[in-house]
Amino acid sequence: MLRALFVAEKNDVAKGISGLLANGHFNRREGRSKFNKIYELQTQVLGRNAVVSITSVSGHMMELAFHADMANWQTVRIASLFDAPVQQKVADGMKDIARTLTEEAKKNDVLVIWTDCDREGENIGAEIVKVCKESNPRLDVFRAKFSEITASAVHRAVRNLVRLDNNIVDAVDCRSELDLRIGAAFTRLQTLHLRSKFRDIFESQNQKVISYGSCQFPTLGFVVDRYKMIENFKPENFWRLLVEHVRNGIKVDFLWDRNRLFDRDVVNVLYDNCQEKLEAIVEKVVKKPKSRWRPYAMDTVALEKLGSSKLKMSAKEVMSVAEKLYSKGWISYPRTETNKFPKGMELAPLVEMQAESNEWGNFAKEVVERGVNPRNGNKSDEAHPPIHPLKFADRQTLNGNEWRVYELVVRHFLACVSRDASGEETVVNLRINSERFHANGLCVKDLGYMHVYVYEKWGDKQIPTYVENEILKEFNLRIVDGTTQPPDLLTEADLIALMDKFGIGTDATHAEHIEKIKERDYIGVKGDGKLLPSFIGLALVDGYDDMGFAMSKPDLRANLERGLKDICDRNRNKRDVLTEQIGKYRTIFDETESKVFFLSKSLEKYLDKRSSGNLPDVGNGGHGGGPPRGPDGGGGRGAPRGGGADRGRGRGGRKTTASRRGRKNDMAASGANMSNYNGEDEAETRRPRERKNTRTLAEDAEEVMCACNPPLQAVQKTVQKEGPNKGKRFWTCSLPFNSSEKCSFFQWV
DNA sequence: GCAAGGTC
Repeated sequence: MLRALFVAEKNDVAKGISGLLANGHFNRREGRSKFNKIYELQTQVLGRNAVVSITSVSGHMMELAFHADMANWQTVRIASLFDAPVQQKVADGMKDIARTLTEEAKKNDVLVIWTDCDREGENIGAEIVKVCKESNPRLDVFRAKFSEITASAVHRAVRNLVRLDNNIVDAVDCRSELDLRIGAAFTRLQTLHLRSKFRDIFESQNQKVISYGSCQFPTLGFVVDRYKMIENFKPENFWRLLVEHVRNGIKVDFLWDRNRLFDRDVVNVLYDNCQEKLEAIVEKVVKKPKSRWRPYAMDTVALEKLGSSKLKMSAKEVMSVAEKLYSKGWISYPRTETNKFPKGMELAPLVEMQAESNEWGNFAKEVVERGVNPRNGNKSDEAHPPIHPLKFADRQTLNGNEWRVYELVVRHFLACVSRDASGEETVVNLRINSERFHANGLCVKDLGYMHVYVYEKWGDKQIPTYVENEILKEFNLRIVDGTTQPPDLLTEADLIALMDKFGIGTDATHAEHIEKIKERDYIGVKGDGKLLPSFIGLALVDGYDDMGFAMSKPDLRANLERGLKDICDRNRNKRDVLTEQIGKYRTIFDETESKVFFLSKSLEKYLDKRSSGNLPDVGNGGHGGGPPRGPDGGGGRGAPRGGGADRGRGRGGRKTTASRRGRKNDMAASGANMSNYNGEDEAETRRPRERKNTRTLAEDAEEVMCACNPPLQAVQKTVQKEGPNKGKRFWTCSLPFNSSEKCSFFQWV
């Protein structure tokens, strides 16, 4: 009989595949590690009957390190960390696992790697091979490829064994070597330089290490960039037309289809146009179904974001509680990138299990009656299903944060498999002369998933009945003013979304990187959960920026990722990418070393600012300080600061196209690095992009004109109305435009 | 005393 050793990435998977391959009949015995058992069974391997031992590691078993002679920070030339030899060795806590492998390998002819089918999994597989081959060089090594732990997937995998992909292994080796060399070199340089210049500060802060990491810095960079965006925000005034109408005792605000304009004169002219004909025609009344979609099945990023925004826990806390719930069997594996349930998965029993709850039991019963209907996303890590409850619990069984996280997982799961919320929206379109307005009403018909998903709200918005073509005479038309507001500071949920989007870290490490830069005092958390950079964080980012190195931007990591992908795709080899990347960082390092005073100068600048009270104090417990404000003193945030009463017709100074354009260019230059990841890209930001505020009308027009078919024509008109502008000529559009083509084209001749 | 990646 063939003797085969199967090794999985974690005990959970070893146990899972054992059960599936043995139909539940397997022996279990202890290994050297308490957490990693050995399961034994008989099955077919490589077309032969085989006795199989199935065991596991716990993630990476080995770590990369410099030799001991590099340990002295004072005597070792830092730059030599770029070419000093490194060695891979079994990590301290993993010795017993390695020993199990050594012992088991001797007894077997074949080794099959069952680690997760992702990049790190392939590399962990190579570590397992190294340890096993050391004790049994004759081992024939195979790789099982599986997309989920189900009977069909596991049986298919065992019938179709392949070999390890050494390119993927190389890519991960390349990544870890670069992370170590770069991290160690820049950490020593920063730490030694800043500590020598500011001994008092770092001693008083008990701040021993000022670390650099390829994930730490971009994470810090996001926080700093948002902070600076707020600090440098130049509020701009805008104006809009508003029509108020009262019917059946309900006041309806008809909003302007143009939304808002940044030129008071234009608004005045358009206001005048409306005043010429003080009647409003109801052009269209449309009722249409509107729904709110239930959430996607929950992956790790969703859990972290929800835990942070709805439960007000840090991502790190959420994950550690979720891991506890997982290890006690309450919920499924919490580190998953999968947001869709596998096709064959039996969800109904999981829903039924919740029927005994006195909080959501009735909802669960209803779901079972109507049919389980999960809303699936399109991401899959091909190893773990979305996060879902495994056992029923109530407030007696769990408490504190464990209960809160469990409740979130259950409510999210039930919401996901139930039904969308549905309602009916009414849109009333109004026209006064050439200007168009609209008002919306909403009638919620069925709250659907929101019955159980208490984290979201959706409510009726009453609107009285309007009839198409009716004419309104009694209404109030006015000009409302407002000021653009800076965006908010990042929340932890925002930060995780950015990291996810730009590929900084993995779903399993986002929370750790954030925690690390908190621990290093690069950022702090305000009372309301918003993240603020500390003076050290600001100084580090600025210091490198001043030298001209984008160390805190996500691009560097993205560039490395491209190299790694090339290795996986066999377009380049490991040596090639390693040489290139080391060379690149070595150049930056040499220059940083010669200009390292930029760092201390930058820190000095922020120390001055802090002592003059111009900088919020964060870190080291002191999370004081309000949010930064724009120079003109941004008042309340959120909704635009709106003027209540009708405004006088005071003429704002006219801004020429040239001056607007100049300002825009300044903005583009200083904010170039932000353009990719701020503003409207994030669903929760309601504010306009910076660009919008500074666009010239001509630019708006250009865009609109090109987009319209037939293209709009610019025509000249003359201001007819009494006033300072009477007789002045302006350019406007020749054709009416509908609401989807928001033309703001207006320009003085 | 340095990183990031696994996982318990």
